[in-house]
Amino acid sequence: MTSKRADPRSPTLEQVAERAGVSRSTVSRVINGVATVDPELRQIVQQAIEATGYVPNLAARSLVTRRTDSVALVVSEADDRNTADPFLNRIFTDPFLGRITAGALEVLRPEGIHLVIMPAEWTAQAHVVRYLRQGHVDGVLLISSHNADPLPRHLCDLNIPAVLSARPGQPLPMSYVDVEQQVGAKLAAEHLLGIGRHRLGTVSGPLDMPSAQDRLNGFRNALAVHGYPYVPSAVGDFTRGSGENATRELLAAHPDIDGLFVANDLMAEGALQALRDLGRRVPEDVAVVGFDDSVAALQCRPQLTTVHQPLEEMAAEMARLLLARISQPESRARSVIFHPRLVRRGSA
Amino acid sequence: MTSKRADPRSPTLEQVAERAGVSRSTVSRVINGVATVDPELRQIVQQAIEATGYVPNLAARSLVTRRTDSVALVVSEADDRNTADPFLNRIFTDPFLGRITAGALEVLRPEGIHLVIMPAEWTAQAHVVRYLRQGHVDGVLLISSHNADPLPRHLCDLNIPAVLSARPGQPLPMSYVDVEQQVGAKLAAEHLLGIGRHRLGTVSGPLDMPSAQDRLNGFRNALAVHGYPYVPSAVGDFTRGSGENATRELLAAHPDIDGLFVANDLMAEGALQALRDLGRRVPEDVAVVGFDDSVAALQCRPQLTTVHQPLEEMAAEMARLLLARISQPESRARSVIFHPRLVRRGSA
DNA sequence: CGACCATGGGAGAGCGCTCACCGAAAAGAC
DNA sequence: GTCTTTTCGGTGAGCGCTCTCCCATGGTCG
Repeated sequence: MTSKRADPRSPTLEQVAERAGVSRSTVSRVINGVATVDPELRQIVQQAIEATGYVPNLAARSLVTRRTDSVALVVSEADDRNTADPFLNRIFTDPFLGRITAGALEVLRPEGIHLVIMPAEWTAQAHVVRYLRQGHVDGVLLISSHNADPLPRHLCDLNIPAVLSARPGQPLPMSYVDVEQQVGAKLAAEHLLGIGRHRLGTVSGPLDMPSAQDRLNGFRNALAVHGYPYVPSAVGDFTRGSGENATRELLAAHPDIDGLFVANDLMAEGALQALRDLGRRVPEDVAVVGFDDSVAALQCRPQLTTVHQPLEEMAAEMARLLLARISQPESRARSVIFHPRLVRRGSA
Repeated sequence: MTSKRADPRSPTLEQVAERAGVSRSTVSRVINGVATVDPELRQIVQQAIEATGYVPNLAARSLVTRRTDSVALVVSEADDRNTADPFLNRIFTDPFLGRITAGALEVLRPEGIHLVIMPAEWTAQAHVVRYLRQGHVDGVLLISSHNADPLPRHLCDLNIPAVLSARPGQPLPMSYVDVEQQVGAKLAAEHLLGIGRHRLGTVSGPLDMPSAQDRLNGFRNALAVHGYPYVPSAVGDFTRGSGENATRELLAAHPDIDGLFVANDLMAEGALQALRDLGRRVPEDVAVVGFDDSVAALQCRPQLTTVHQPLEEMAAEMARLLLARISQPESRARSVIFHPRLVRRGSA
């Protein structure tokens, strides 16, 4: 080896201690805010810390504390779709993720916990799981919506603290939050009936997602209660383009539809597009109700009447549940269910 | 303390070694793929690893190697805008991020390097910087576009390996990639002239971003060359809504505009919206050219003619530059500039 | 047949931190 | 004034890994 490697290593606890003329422990105490340190000494140590620009070495610390003070937001999704709208585009384009992140940060940041976001298309799950197992993070907020997603169970088996963003496909001893999907769909149904629409249809999400299932069933059940046994429907995949296609399909088969419940705002935006192309006026000819109350709802013309779900609050609750789980690994899994509400705008 | 804390700690190297009947070192060699291990022994060790479900402890390893095998994608943005479209919504809704992530993962995953995404609105920069300094990651891919963003310089001072997604506002000894923004704008200008438009206007991005500046200047310069000394313009902030407003504003002041260059696709989508509301047909009355060639370009009606920038490749190159920087911290900063090209679709 | 060199495996010293424990000094009780 | 209690700082043993030595073994060559 030619050179001894300059290696301007960042200062260590030891060096700060030496400079301040105290022991490692005292510096450690100051850094970790232990109260039993003489104010004067604490002052001196603080100065030494600032002078050296000391930052605790995470690896050394977490080797003993077994904590990293960071959690991952893992977005798990199937990636076997058409390549036209690749996985990463889909998740990063959906307003969903931003709201979840915002809500989670709201509770994590004040606790000094860092949040890192990791996309986890199914083909890359092993990679992500390795990351999680290595102990980079203390726990995970898991966005996973497909029944067949193996990740929730996997994390459970691995005993990695995790909280789900929705009821899991199969029962699992894992905390989750959710919104009353069926109630939301019922709100939409009754609103459409309430404004005098009687030939209703719906565009649902992928039927391998519990949330999509619930919204579809909720809509159907509500209508059944009001005497409408049959509800035409088409299936999308929660993307804008799929909403457009599904709407076209639905109106081709049922041209007389005058009210449409679309299972999320992104698809509803596509639906509006399709209806415009077909020459139908919204809401005059066809009233449209979306789901989510995302920013997309405001960007449409007309703006979307939609079912609001409090995603930020839900994410904040996820974060709280996760922190609880991390500090008490043996505590029971819990679920917290939120209430949707209808937001009236121009489209219905 | 009531219980002794069950603590089902994950197995350690030591335990695997014991089970395999070898020493720590040998197991370590197997795990790190050192060649000088007897195939038979290696086999035995592998089995022990699988049997115990052993996963190396990151903290312990990186304490000695000073590597974490993960890098951060930090998205730095001003957060002092209108709260109507909050920071996190903005970045996660822009198709930009998904493409960057995809491109970066393309080169990082094969290297076994993990990518974590961190939003860093300016008010939370200290928090993110702490994360980076603690050594959670080996380096950072930094998305930062405002001149006034202090983060690039900060990381530079801190000696944290980083690569920028665009030319920095002030010169900095830091690698970056970029696209020839001016050339892209020129492509747009010449295309509009080429299809017979002569009363051109432009909607620019925020003028405190080099990229927005470059696109505006590139457009103006190109037109100047062709004898058009004055180009009306309005300023947006790269969001869809701002594009809509800016377009309205621009057309109010210059109702005779027949060709429009909008500095990104998202704003162009808003422009289309505005033009539709104003009763102008696209492209008959007003031709519109965007910039980016994002998925948004395909979702518009008509689909957008736009300037393509190879974001995926650019991100991949960023990742390569970063890896180079990490393995050779003393190497010189480099810049790699990509070429834009025009993609013709329906809008112009 | 002894000296030599590969080759493969083990021992041991840390990496930088925390935390339980200990000891010295200051404060209070009698 | 002595003895106990309290307060507060220091000591040292690891956390689980990697990596540099160094030693044992066996093959090769003079």
